[in-house]
Order: sequence, then C-alpha cells, then structure tokens
Amino acid sequence: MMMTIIIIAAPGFVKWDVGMRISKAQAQENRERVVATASALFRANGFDGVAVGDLMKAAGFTHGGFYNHFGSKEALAAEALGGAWEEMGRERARARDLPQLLKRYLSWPARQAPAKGCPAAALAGDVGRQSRAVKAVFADGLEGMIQSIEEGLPKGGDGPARERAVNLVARMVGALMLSRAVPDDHPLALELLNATLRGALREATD
Amino acid sequence: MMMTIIIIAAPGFVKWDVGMRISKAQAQENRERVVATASALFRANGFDGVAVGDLMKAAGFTHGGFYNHFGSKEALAAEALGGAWEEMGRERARARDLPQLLKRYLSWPARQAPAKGCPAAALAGDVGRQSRAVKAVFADGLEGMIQSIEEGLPKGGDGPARERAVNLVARMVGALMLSRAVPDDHPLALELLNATLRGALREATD
DNA sequence: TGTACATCAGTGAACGCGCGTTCACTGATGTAC
DNA sequence: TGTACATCAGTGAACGCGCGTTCACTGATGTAC
Repeated sequence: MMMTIIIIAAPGFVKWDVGMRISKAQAQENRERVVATASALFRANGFDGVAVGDLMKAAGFTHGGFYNHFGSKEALAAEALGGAWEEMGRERARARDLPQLLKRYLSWPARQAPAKGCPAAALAGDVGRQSRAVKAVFADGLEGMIQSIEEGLPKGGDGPARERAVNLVARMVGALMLSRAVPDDHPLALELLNATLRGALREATD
Repeated sequence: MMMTIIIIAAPGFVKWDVGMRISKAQAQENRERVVATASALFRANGFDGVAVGDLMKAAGFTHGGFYNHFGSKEALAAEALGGAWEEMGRERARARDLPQLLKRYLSWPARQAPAKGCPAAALAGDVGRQSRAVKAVFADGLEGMIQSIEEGLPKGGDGPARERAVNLVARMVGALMLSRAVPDDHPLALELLNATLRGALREATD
C-alpha cells in the first residue's frame, strides 16, 4: 500500500511516501531540523519536559527514526544545547552595542519566549543535574557569552573587565530566571527585569 | 501476622508494628519529616527528579501513605518549597552581616550542597515550569530574601537600596546556578563564585 | 552507461520500566455513651 | 471510669500511563561491477 503523507513542519515542508529512502542531503537536513526543534523545546520545557516522541512529531517525523540520528536522548540534549548557544551567539552579534543587548536580554518579550532565548536562563538549573558531557557544552557556551560581554564593556571601570563581565552575566541570567519563576502578574516579574537592567546599564556605560 | 519493622530515619527514628495506628502528634511529626525530606530532595534533584516512592522511602515510610497527607505531588512541591524558604530565612538570620552572608552563599561548600542551600539557586529553573501556586510560593520566599538583603545594605550607595538588593540577589542566584551547571573541575565553576563574590562585596561595603 | 544489490533513513508496533495515584486492609487511637 | 465502635495513618499490591528504546519492515538511494 502506498500512502502519501504530507509533513507539515517549519520552515521548509517536505512530502514523501512511506518506506521511501531519502537522499543523504535530505537526511542531513532532517537531522538538523530535529536538533533545531529540540533546541527550542528543551529551552521551553526543560530536558525532562520533552518526550522523544513529542519532539520527533514536532519536527515532522515519527519517533522510531530518532535512533538513526542520535545515540540517546542525552546525546541529543548536548547537541541541542550547543545549537542553542550558537543561535544565541548570532543573536549577540546582531546587537549594536552592550546597552542594546542588555535591553533586549532583560525585556518582557525575552522573558516570555524562552524557546528562542538564552540557553543559560532556560536550562542552567537542568544542566546542573545532567551529565558531565552536557555540562561541558554548557560551559563552552557560557564562556563565549562572558567573553562577548567583556568585549562590549567600556574601558576602565571598577575592577578587571573579565570580572565585571562575569558579574554582569550572572546578574542577567539570574534576573531572567527569577523573573520566569514568579507568576506573570506578580510585581517581582517586571521589577526583576527593570531593576537589573538599570543596574546593568550603569555597569555598561560608566 | 505481626511483623515488627524498624524504621531507620533521621533524626529521631521510630519503631512500630504493621497496621498500628499512630497518635495525632506522631502523624503530624511524620508529615513534617516527609516535607523536610522533600525539601532537601527536590533541591538536590529537581521536582521531576524525585519519585513519590523514593521520597517516602527516604523519609522512612512506604509510598501508599503519601496521599493521607498530601493531595498530590504538586501540592507537596509547593509546601516543600515554602519549607525550604523558611529554612533559608533562618540561615540568613544566623549571618553576622551581609558580607558574611555573601561569603557563605557564594562558597564552594554551598555550591556542593544544593539540598540544604538556597531554593532559588536550586529550583528557579524548575519553578518556571510549575503551576501558578508553586510560583506564588517561590515569589513570597524571594521577596523575603530581597528584603533581608536590602536590610543588610549600607546606607547611601549608588541608586535606591531596593534596586541594589534586587541586583544583588539576581547576581548571587545567577552565579550559584551557573557554577553548578558547569563541570566541577572547569575553571568557570570557581571563577563564577569568586568573581561574583568580589563584585557583590564591593556593592555591600561601599 | 546500465544492471544488481546492499544500504539506511524512514515507519509504526512493541518492549520493559518507573511513574503518580488508588485501593483494600490493619488495628491502636480517639470518641461517644 | 469502662465499654463499644468509628476513625485514619500506616502498609503493600495493583492500576493505567507515558517514557526511552528496540525492532522488523520498506523501498529509493547509493554503489559495485
């Protein structure tokens, strides 16, 4: 029996028949779509909050093919986390300067969209309970974030630039995580973002 | 059949026979032991990382009795989180002054012992994906932390005390969470604590 | 270039397992008289 | 104060469910000749 299936999945949708083998290029593209989907879903729902089956369905596939691409869910977690950090790095590069980056990072829209936001703010808690491999990927991405913040810092200032950058990153990540951990309509949700933004801007412009 | 069972559980261990009804006082004590055990286990392993059965066993019981005390695992989560915040409040009250509190908070031993440490650093990520009820408990505890930090702040300083307190809390929580999300032997694990401690002390003593 | 066949990225049923929760049962506690 | 009985915090088997993972199968792609 030949059953035609239409896969609906962003961004480019694909159509094929059951049992049809796809080309190497298509397979690679499919794999990347799974990683990108996982990168967003993990940030939104946490590692434990995403089932392999749901993830594959969201990417436009059935769950069985998962293990053709990844050794385990944990292996994908590491890869998806790395992908999220890369995306975040490109996002940082698009910012005009550090103040603009801070305003975007500590904004209400950013708070509301963890799926496409900072991996640290979305997953730091989860990663603390993951394997060493996942933690290592996290550390690499975090180091990149610290360095790019340091580059945006004004010369001079109070204490070494590296130290100020580490402080700034801790403050940004902490504020965003805490804001998300509080009810949407609680005064602290907005206060955490605003107060921290003011404090961070003072640091970034003196 | 009468089968004698010895329950081994900290701090006071209890001995009884199967089917024996315990007194109201004893039942209340047992309930509190479950909450205290949950408070520690949730902080160590996250809400999803603790099974009801494991929790009851750790508290010295079998899993079946759980629903005599709590409506659901989620209801316990809210209560255990509140208990963790109370414990943290007592811990804060024991500190001589803000600098001492900061040194303890951003120390390696604190990083290594999430089970008896700050609920925010241990659970902020998880709470962001929990129900409104859990988030409300989290917000209450966080508000208490911010206020007690504000009280320890020196008069004057750069910007309103409340704003500086919010910044300080975000920095403390962020640094501890990030340090835990990085491999134990990664340079960032210690650097996050040390750099943030220096920055925070500057804020707390000017 | 054409032919034969191995490869392998898909599908979807099935696996064992652990989870949160329910339930029948127990018998000393707690209470009504 | 003593007696009869309902209560209820325990136990441990059982429940349905969703999870990560495995597997037999498919048939166009990719390759050996």
